[in-house]
Amino acid sequence: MERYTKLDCLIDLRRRILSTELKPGHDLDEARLSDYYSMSRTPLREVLQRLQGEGYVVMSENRGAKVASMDIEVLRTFFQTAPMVYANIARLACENRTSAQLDALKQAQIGFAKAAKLSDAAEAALANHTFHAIIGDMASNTYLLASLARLQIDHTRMSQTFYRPAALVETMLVLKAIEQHDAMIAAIEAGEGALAIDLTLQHWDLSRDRMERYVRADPLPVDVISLKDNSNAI
Amino acid sequence: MERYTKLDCLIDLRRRILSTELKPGHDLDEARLSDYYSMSRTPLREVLQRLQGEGYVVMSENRGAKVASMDIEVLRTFFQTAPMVYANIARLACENRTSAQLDALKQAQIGFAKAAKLSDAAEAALANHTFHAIIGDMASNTYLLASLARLQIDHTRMSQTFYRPAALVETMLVLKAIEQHDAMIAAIEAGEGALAIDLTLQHWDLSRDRMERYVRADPLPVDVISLKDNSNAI
DNA sequence: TGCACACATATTGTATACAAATTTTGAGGA
DNA sequence: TCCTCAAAATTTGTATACAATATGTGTGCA
Repeated sequence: MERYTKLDCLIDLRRRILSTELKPGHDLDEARLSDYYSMSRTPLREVLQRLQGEGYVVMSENRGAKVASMDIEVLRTFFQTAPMVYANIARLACENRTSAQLDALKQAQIGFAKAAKLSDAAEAALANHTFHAIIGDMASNTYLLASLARLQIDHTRMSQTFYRPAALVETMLVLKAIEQHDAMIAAIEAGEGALAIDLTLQHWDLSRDRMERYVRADPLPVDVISLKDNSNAI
Repeated sequence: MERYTKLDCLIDLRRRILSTELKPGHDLDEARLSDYYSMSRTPLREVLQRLQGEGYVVMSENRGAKVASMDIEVLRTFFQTAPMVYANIARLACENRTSAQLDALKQAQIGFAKAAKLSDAAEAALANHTFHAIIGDMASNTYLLASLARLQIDHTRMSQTFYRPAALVETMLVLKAIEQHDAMIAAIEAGEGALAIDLTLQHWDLSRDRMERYVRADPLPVDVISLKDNSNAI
């Protein structure tokens, strides 16, 4: 079996949480995880402490760690806060981006487009996460970055939860997202702050619509399931 | 010697960093600290990991932990970001505050006023920190709270650095700050968001002026140190 | 004197053993 | 059947020993 370093473990746990392979609220058993990553509990616990600091997990005294939950109350504040933070980050990114970061952003976009075309939902979500994290780095504002990082954790997990590969609209929306990413790259490269904000808010609206569309599913036709069919009920 | 629990240790280290007893960039030796808090290195390291997550310290591989620095680049983004975050937090606090939190806020204000009157700069700064942290809790927005917490760490440390007990203006400004706190409590209790934002921004301006006044000290009179006095020079 | 290199020292990282707390299990009684 | 309570099993928390890495020091050589 491959031997993980502590950093590998940290990165892999982040990935597993973001991809909802480890679901919100899931209990993280130290012994099991340290066995899985073939390291002792001491360094593993330190990784968990760090993930707690980053907002991926929550820990409680003598009760161990759980994957951070996504309850309704938190989701409300998510929709309240995300546009403001994303927009401000985008503006700052225009001012402070380096050419190395721009290259990284273009690479991330290529990865996102590739995963999207293969309909690899998990990979696409992670690539999208990376894309927006790079814009966060460009802003070089540690304070806002702390908010952004937490927003992104929940955003990425939500987009996974709300993904319906069968739906045709889904494909259209992803193509639209790719276009928006390209436009954002151009705006950031040109340093056009106002435009970047505008594109970011449009991008946010697309994402929000997709999530809303999922939650507000078309109601089932009421008359199909008639009371007569209850004959087999207990 | 008193025996600290892990939580005591966490809280005490936060306090020592905020009060700049542990200065920015100061090296945190594990052995020394674990000896100081009379616990083994294992739990102490976990405390440090957590403090890193909260933004109090930075850690690097095989090099241990240091108190988070406050370089010029970060300070720039501090002044850029603080008013926006503080204002939004204040508005949300008006919407979501509970009566228990209001009580806690009033208690914190009493503590702040008391410390200020005794000219206990460190205690006043910590009480002020608590006051604004409670407003942060009231907002009940985990995302913005992450930004606020980091802003506060640097804000509290700066206000300590920029404190001149001898200056008469300093006393006036502190009295003004106490008044503003009282007004903010009233606005939050009444749920008047617009007013709370306004007061918060005024409060911020006061704090910023105090810091600016320190940095832009009155220049020394140029003609006192004349070239003639250099006769003793090497 | 200045530099390179090896050795000694100090500090951080990890594994393991054990202590403390929590959760589960099951027997006994109402 | 349901509840209570105690013992067992599981899981988390801490101390210590040792390994790995980084830092400091001194010697030899040019």
